[in-house]
Amino acid sequence: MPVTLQDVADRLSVSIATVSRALADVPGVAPATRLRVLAAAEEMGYHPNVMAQRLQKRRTDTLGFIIPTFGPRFSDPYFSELLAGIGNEAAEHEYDLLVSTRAPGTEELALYERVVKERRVDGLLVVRTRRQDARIAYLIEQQFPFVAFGRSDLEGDFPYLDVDGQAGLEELMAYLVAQGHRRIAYVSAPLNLMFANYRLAGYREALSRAGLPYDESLVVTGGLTDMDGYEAGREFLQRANPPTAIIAGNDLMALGVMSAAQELGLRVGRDVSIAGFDDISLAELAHPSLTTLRQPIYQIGQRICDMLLCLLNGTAPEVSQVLLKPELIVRQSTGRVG
Amino acid sequence: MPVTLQDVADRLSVSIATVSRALADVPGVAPATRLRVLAAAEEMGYHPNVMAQRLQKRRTDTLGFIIPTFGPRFSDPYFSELLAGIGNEAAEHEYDLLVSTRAPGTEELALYERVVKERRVDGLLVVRTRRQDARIAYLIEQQFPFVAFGRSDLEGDFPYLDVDGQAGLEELMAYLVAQGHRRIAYVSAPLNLMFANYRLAGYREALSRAGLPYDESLVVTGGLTDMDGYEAGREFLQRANPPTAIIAGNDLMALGVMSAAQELGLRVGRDVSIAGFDDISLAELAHPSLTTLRQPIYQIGQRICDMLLCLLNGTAPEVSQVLLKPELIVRQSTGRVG
DNA sequence: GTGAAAGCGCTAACAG
DNA sequence: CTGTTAGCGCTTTCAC
Repeated sequence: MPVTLQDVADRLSVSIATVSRALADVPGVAPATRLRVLAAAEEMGYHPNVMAQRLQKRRTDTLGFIIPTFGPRFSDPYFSELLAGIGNEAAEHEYDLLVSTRAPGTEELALYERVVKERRVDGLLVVRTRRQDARIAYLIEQQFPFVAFGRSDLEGDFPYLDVDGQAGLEELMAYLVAQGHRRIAYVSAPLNLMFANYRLAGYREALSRAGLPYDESLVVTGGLTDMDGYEAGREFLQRANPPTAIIAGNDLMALGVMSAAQELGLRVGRDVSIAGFDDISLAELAHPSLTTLRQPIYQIGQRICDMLLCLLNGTAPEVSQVLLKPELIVRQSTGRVG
Repeated sequence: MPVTLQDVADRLSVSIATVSRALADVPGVAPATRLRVLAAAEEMGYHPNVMAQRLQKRRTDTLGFIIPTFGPRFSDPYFSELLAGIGNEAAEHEYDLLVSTRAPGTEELALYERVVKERRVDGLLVVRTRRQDARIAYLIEQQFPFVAFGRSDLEGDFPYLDVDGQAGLEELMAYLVAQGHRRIAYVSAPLNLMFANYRLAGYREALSRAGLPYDESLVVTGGLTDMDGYEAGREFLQRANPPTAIIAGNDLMALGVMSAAQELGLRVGRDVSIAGFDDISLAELAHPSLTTLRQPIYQIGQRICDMLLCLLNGTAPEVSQVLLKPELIVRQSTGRVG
């Protein structure tokens, strides 16, 4: 049987309220009493019952993070880092983190509704935003506190942090064009994902800026995994007139493209240039190392968590819509057109 | 203001108890009444307050998963899959999942104590077990429900699921020896980790079984990351008399070793054989693809979660100590000694 | 079959 | 400064 406030109060022959006050460190308790309470609580091994606290405070002190599309064999190095950033920041502010992985095919909106309606968390973190994101629309409608990693096409305003994929792709393209590339292919992530649109827009914008035509056949919309990149890469590179450079919508796919290129006997960085987006840790150690656009993913996790915490505590909203610029990291997988 | 049981009861002019019963689907309510309650609850948008339920039931319906050593740039493809397995299984049984990432250097035992003492979760999942695992010792002492992924050197008995790393390494070694390898190096994970010991034991056992001497200089204890593997690989391969095969304690390190080998101009699979352990998704797509020992990590996540759930519900314990055999997956990174 | 009442353990008025 | 009293919203005896 756990020790309760009542137990401590009885032992000291004071009221339960006094014990509560002393422990909560609120004014209105004689210093001497406070000390006695603290000592007794310590000695008796008192620990608050958090569920009771939460019921009474009507707050859960818990943040929710729902990870989408997370089935068997879905292992994104990217998410663990994001999770670490979020988790560590939450812990620092004494918040619990409730993580839900949504099995593929499960009704995801229902999960959001449950979490919101049953008040399991005080606020939510939404990642991988979509064009018409039903989750975001729902949270806005419910006026439920949340912060998104990524923008959306919805009209309503909401707090988000995003990385400027369009600017990133423009910079990467400019670099490749400067290296002499003219036939640059692009392996896109699914276009219902918002970030995929911005990146593709950057690709197209850069083309027109360089006076190059937009060639539909050089753009393929894949999935998100290394396997998807592999397949797209194979297809591109076996053509009669293959592209001299291939950009993938994320590093995982870029690694897949690299794998395909190497399997076909091509020297990546010389025969064909390959670049990605994210800068996951394997990008640096791939062979050759991968040119990419870095998203400081751990810091992003920290940051969106922090934004949500501010929202919940009503602290200075400052800027509630942040746009970060990704950093171009040129490595060995790209070079002058051979 | 959320709708409460009281609100529904008032509307129907019945008692709050009746509403509670009807909603909980317990016997003792007239079918007609139940229907009326259900309809009213639905219409009024009633959702239970889970904190109140938890306080009263004295259960949290929450499982805890504390991820160790999780700082910036620590991205293990392995963990996201484990998390997915655990999370999906927990969700299936209506349990919430509380994830704590422990910032490096933070007192981890304190975290366990807090979670246990403040009853934030009903049970815990412990991963990456250590020789004298203080966490496990603590949980046993507190008689707190938990299941470990991995064994320990502690004397007490506790429920666990583990993959037989020793058997795995013996099989892998036998295969390499059969390919003609005699100088086989081993890059170990830190030896305070239990799994590292078993794997090393398998390596040594296989050597003696093959009549080969144990050469200390061929074993190096590294960390866990691809970078650690890279460094160890570089060191091994630049020697006057380098090993013809290198096994790494996990795939991430094996990929690092491969990177080092390729940087030195070696053809992996021909000039030098390299193998890992885990079979993360990148193992298959590495170039060349990586020979490894597969741990069905998603299923392991599901399974340990399930074991914990059984423990909590007092359901048939069946076997509470499970040992799985890893599967040897031979790919292109290993071959006959060149 | 239904209702009244007693908590679960805690916080926060409100008195004294 | 301290104690008394009301809940937070729910489940569960125990009567009727």
